[in-house]
Formats: sequence, structure tokens, C-alpha cells
Amino acid sequence: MPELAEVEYYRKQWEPVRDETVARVEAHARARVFRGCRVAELTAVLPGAVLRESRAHGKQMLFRFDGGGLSAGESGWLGVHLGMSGRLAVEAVPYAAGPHDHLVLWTESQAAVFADPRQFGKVSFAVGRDWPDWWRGLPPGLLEAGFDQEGMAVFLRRRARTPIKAALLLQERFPGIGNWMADEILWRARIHPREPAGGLSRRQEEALFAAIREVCREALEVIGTDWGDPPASWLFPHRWKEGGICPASGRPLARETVGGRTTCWSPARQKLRQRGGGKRKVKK
DNA sequence: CCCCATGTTCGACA
DNA sequence: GTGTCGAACATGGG
Repeated sequence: MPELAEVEYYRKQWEPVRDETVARVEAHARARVFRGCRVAELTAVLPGAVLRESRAHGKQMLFRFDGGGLSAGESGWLGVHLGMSGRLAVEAVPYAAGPHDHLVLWTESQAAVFADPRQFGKVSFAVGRDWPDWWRGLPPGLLEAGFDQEGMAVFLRRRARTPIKAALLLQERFPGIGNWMADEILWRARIHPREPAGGLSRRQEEALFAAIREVCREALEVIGTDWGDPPASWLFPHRWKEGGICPASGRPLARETVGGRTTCWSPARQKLRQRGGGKRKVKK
């Protein structure tokens, strides 16, 4: 479920417990979501601590705590990735934790819950004075200046034969883009999802770059704020089932697997570039 | 029972 | 070493 905008939405769900003191931590340590996580430390240190702030970056979230078992000047950093079916919520106490509530931070009157039935999500925890290295090493956000058209083009050329759809899903360069956003972006940029990433024209690069920023911005507004429904003018509401109609052209949408994921596009407006004509290749 | 799912990782192979 | 592809992970819904 969660891509860029949904992640931002879920990050805000824990806002009601910001500046509240954690009374008790419930962590089901054997759950797959804790793979690679030092659960014992998390459980030992967070009681008595206070959630101070949180951030979302792409599909990652980070929550900062201080106090409790942490020494002065030190923070506890709780990282959360929602995977495919994860979600965050705050519930009023008394609350009966469900079977998929792998992590619950109890305050006096509330329960901050991380639930994830499929457990493709992931929880991490670290103690330190500054934001963890892995967080600072994340690639530039898609709405930041560090994400620019030329850098994007260089990355795509290096993935010359990868279908553009698959390339857009690579988090190392497009943090936060998931399956539906990739389709929405290509639809707006009028690029066929199977187009080789390294073969875009200059014009297509421009259109792609613009569409990435546009979809990110609009998705954050519509979904990231209060999980509103994207308007019918987007591909989004038409892409999920067989037999959808392109809201721009009125023609039928196509659905096939591209790059291992179900992909929806409008054949009427997204056509593969004609290639292989063997024209010039001025090189020398 | 079968197929599908808004994600990531790892092993096999070119 | 690099790039690409499919399977695997665990569970629920149609």
C-alpha cells in the first residue's frame, strides 16, 4: 500500500503521541518485521522516553525519542518501513492489540501501533546523538533540489535496457515511487512502460522529470494530508481492474506485467519509440 | 482451491 | 564486476 504520499500520511498518524511519555513498550520480537533490529535495546530504553519528532523520506520513516533510558544528549531513533501492508495508528486506551500489531508504544492514555499483516515491513532502532548514518545516506528526495533532470538522465542511461517502468521503482534514485506512482508518472509523461530507460529522447526526459515532481506534489496534497481519493482525471482510479478506460483519451487501458509488476498504461497515448532504423550515431 | 496484492532482497544467470 | 529476472518472504481478500 504505502508509497511516498501514504508514508507521509502514516507518519502523521503518530502525531497525537508526540511529546508524550512512553509508559510501556510491547514488541513481538520474533516477528519478521524486527529482522536485523536490536529489539531488546528498544524495549529497554524507550520506557520513560518521549517522542520528539518524526520525518518521512521516500518510503522510510524515522522517529526520534529522548529521555527514558537514554543518556542526556542522546536520542533513540526508531526507523519504520511499511512494506506492502504496514500501517501506523494511534488508538485510545484501553486498546486490545491485534495479532498483527507487532510494535505498540503505550502512553498513559494512548497506544501508538505499528501493524503489518504480511510483514514485508521493517523496524530498526539505534541510539546516538545524531541522525543515523543510514538515514543521512538516503538519496535526494524527489521534490528537493538534489534531484535534478540531468542526474536522473545519467542514472537512466546507465540502465540502458531496463524498462523505464522498472527503473522508476529503484529506490536508490527514486525514493518513494511505487507501483501506482510509476504508472501515473509514465501515463502523464506519455511514455510506454516498456520503453528502454536509456533510450528516452530529450523531450521525454523533460516530460518524465516534470511528471515525477507533479505526481509527488499532488499525491502529497491529496493523499498525504488526509488520504483523500485522487480525482477521476488521474490514471489512479482507473488502473486497478481489467477493462479500465483512459480518462484522457477515452480509449481502453492495457494491463500487463512489466519489470515483474502489474502495469497499467494507455496504448493510445503511450507508444514505444520507433527505433533501430540505424540512423546516425555521431560518435567520433 | 486459485490468483492477486501500492515492496524488497537474494540467488542464478547472461 | 554489472545488469536482469524470477522466486521467496507471510497473510488476507476476491
